[in-house]
Amino acid sequence: MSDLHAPLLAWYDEHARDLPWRRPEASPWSVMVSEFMLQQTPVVRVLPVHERWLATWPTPADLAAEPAGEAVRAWGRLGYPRRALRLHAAAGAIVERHDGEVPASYDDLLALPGVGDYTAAAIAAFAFGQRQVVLDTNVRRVLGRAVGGVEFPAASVTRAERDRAEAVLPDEPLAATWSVAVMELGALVCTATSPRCDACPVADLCTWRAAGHPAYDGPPRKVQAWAGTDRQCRGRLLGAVRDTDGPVHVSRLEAAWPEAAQRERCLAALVADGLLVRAGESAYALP
DNA sequence: AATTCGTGGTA
DNA sequence: TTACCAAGAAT
Repeated sequence: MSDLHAPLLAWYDEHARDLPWRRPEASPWSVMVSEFMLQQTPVVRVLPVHERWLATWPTPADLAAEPAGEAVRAWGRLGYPRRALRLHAAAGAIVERHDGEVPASYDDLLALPGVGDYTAAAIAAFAFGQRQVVLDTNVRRVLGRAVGGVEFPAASVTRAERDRAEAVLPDEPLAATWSVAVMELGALVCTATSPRCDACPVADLCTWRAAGHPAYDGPPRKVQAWAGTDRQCRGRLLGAVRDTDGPVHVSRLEAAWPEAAQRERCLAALVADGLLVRAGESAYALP
């Protein structure tokens, strides 16, 4: 499958988006911040927040010196605000354990809060040029189609999938560029709902296309409910605090989510998560 | 292994 | 309008 390499790398060279964390001058910290923000959040929404974040906190030590609540506030509406908390905690761990420098080793990265297999591999590859198996949703879909011949990969990463990704990964120094190129192809061409095979540099080699684009036939993929869920409730409550300076009286939170039992349950959960703190008898604030 | 955790854009 | 999806991690 090394036939995939040349056309894909050539395509990436011509079509890659100019993203701040991909520029030569981008620091490992910039890459790390981008990877946290891009966990389940599209690039276009990350761009302005990432820019402001790096301008405010150019190094891990700058962020670690702040209260966690400042990170939650700056996170804005990117979603999943516990990522802001974890990024803040990771910055603290980097100061504590790595002298303020983002570590380059996969194992050291994996040990940081909020860093799982994907993010550890991505930082090691994109910030430090290492050969790592980077398996995100894009890579999984592209390789699942091009090599595996299926429209969508399994719910969780399989051993066969990891072996396949390892098998097609070129040696250094091309490996990291290859990985970001596969991701970019998944993001721009080999998309989930409307792949543009006519624009794909490896269409001729694609197993799924050769088989006539067979439809997904695995177990039904979960659709997240939203209306009325705790996630919606938590979002409303945290949003009310995040968009206000200083403590917020419970009357404001009652207006944000009238249903009492769910509101109190979610407030307690937000406090337990460290996203909110009680401020006196009848108010809440960012930590 | 299956759930939980935000938000907003698109078809 | 509803359904689906977007560079996942933690439990």
